[in-house]
Amino acid sequence: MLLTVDLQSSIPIYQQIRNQIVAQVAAGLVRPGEKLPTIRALANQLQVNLHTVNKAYQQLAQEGFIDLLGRRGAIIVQPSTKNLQQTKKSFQQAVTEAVAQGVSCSALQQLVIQTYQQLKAGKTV
Amino acid sequence: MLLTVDLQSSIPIYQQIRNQIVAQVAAGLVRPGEKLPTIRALANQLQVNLHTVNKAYQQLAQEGFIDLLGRRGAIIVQPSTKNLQQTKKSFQQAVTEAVAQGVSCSALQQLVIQTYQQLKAGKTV
Amino acid sequence: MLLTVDLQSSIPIYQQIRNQIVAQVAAGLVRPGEKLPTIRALANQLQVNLHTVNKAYQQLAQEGFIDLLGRRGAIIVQPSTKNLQQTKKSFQQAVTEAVAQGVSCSALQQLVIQTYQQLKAGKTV
Amino acid sequence: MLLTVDLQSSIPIYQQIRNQIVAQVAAGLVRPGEKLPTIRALANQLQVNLHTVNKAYQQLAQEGFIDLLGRRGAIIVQPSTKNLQQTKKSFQQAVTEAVAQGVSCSALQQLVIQTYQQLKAGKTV
DNA sequence: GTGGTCTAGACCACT
DNA sequence: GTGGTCTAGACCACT
Repeated sequence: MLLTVDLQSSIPIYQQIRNQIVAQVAAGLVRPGEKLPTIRALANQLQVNLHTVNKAYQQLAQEGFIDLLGRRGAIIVQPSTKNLQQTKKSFQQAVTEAVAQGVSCSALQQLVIQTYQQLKAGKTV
Repeated sequence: MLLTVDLQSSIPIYQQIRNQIVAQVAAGLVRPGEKLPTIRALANQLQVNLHTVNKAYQQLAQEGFIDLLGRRGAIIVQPSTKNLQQTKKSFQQAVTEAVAQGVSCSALQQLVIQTYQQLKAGKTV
Repeated sequence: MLLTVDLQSSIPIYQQIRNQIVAQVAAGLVRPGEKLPTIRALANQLQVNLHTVNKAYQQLAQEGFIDLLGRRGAIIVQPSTKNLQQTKKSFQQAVTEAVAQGVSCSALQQLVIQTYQQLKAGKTV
Repeated sequence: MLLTVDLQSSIPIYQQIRNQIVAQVAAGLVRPGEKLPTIRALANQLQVNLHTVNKAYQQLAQEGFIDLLGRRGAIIVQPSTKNLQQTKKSFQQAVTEAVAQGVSCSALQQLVIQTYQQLKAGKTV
């Protein structure tokens, strides 16, 4: 798993890690059933604190993206119907926010396509 | 301004108020430059506490949606480029989350169109 | 008086106007006793709403930078001891904020000099 | 953490608390990664309402000074580049305000040094 | 015990 | 009458 963290960003590091793992799933680079690196391994690889990675994993688990297996690591889970509906609601909310800022329908469509293609090309956004 | 709050929802009331005002802007029911109801008026209308409405207004102001004019009320502001870029980033993040949950590109496109039309028809989502 | 407004900025326009007038005073381009353009003239020049300029002038007056002469315009006032002390407090607070963010003493010194020289060269910052 | 509030001051109590915590960070009395007292503990210590302290913490979090960990308290965060640039802009604005009030460049320099030393000596300003 | 949320009631300065 | 601020007291979910 290839992740990078930007220590200069205003986005908290644990959030960056969480977002990039989600992006990797979106890109299909990791699939349901596959294992994530152990907290210790990822912390070591990224040169960040154990707690930082732990916080990212805890959030992903709470969101239903992964299952924590205790000492044996964590695995990506199959998306559940319940999570999917929650995700759709969030997506609709994001559409609403954008429209409120004056973004047009076609601009959103383009943004969807562009983002989708970048993800599938392995570029996390 | 026609808002409703669901006291049973797990979404905090102040957040519901905030979301619905954004949706009203997205629907074009209120436009930049127009005044929002006073905190007390809206609190009275929705039968919630003044502080709950105040919290929603404070958040909207901090997000750049409205301009608090002190005792003279609050007005919807013109979207700024900076906010717009932030909004696009958030939207791309929402696309990523959805794709990670297995939603297809065409499903997202449909969801964009459907949500957009509902908004323009005055249905807050 | 040469002012410019950035409609794309996330800083409210009235705030930009207010800041630039302060910067003009700092640069010595306008001096105590001198008249500011009328609200109507400035609004026309900048192609913004009367109320926007009015808000900037109201704030400047309330801060003690200018005296509103009603229909006869506004003039820059001599700095008062009371305002000066308030300004020093604000400046010390700004130093504190910067130091809290890890900015060194010498970096602040340099920033003072650099900003001062830019102002005196007529470059508003 | 040693804070004091002045109930007679025109500065809101929550703002005083916020400012003093920033000053403590500036003085190096609390460092990134360290925990802040719980809201209830600080409210009790200062003999103010829990909501007043909460408002200060919320503002600090929004400004990027602290990270709210939910029920596990709040910790001081590492300054980010983005926040730093914002802070520098604010500092330059403070220089401009002072120069507009007639403060000389050397007076500002002195004020920087003096404030810096007071902070490092543990005197919040 | 904790933070998050909500209500109820109060006082102030400003218009 | 208004927003800003503050207090007091309450319930909830989470640990």
